[in-house]
Amino acid sequence: MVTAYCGQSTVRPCRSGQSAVRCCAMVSDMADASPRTKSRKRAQATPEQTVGERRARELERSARQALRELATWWQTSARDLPWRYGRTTPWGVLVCEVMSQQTQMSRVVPYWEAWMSQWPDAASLAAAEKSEVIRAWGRLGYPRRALRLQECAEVVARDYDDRLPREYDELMALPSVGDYTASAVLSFAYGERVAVIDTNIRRALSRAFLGVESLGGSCTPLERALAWVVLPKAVEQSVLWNQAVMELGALVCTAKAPQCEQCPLQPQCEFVKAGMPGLGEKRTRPRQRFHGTDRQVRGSILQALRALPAGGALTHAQAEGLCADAVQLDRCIASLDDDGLIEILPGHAMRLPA
DNA sequence: TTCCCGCTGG
DNA sequence: CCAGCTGGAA
Repeated sequence: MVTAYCGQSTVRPCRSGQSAVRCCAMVSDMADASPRTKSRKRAQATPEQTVGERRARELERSARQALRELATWWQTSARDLPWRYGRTTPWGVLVCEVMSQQTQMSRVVPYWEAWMSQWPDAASLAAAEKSEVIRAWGRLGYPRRALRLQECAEVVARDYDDRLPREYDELMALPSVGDYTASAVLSFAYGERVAVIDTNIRRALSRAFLGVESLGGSCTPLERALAWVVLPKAVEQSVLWNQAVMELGALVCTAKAPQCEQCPLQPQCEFVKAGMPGLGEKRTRPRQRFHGTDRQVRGSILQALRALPAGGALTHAQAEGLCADAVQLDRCIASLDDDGLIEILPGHAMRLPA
């Protein structure tokens, strides 16, 4: 059975023994020092400089108050998700974070449990049949994530002896791992003191401490600095903080209709004090419809393929029944092939890759 | 219908 | 920087 060696059970001090500012700066320096395919925002200034020294002290003080409220709220209101409370491995945390990218936790839970019992570690996933991996991804959405996760497993198994690395840069270099996922693994699996930044956290922190909506688009330097300034100095508190703020953003401090009556931070919330200016303000990303899009057509093709017995193929004629627009259908078949999600057989039939 | 909101590649 | 990628719940 899996032993509890992640999450708060392995909380330990920052290895560098540096202050918050230095930790943050170190991460940036290291990221800048090595050549990388994934770009990362360069932190020119310390978080304190970015928000201003005086402002930083004020924020730290209200963050300490917020931490007390959040800790209580976490105990009574947090969801009992199966990867929490040290019940899985670092690899299990990585898998759940990748599954959670753009996908609600509630939908992830059953897939994660089935996935982890089938492939409990990176090595077993690396050895799995591609078609099985795509099949197990089921209807989670964005199936390219399944292939990237398997590529990630191959790297971890081959280059890291089946042990997920603990360095930010090494994590960032893995397929399907970006800033959010790397930080989430460091905080939730390894108990490091790292500011985890996703849109839930950006929204909650921006509202509670700055009193403004976090507008869409990439994370601003101010938002990043804010996240580091309010992050509790003690490691184990920082892990709780990341989890609780994220949970708060998901359950209470939602985008359009925040449940302020249930919010532990309401008494001190700057956004509430300001009268919630521009609540639910425009996301920079324009809405992308789903119905009738290539994504929907790709989804139905894969759904049909998953329903087939192992090794089964879908004829082009059968695929035509899934999409009235022949041009769109062929475009989607080609893109699925490009992505490595299907194989084209002689005669234009298709199947899940071997 | 509206909302969800990270990684990748260009 | 920005467009593209799913599918289900509210």
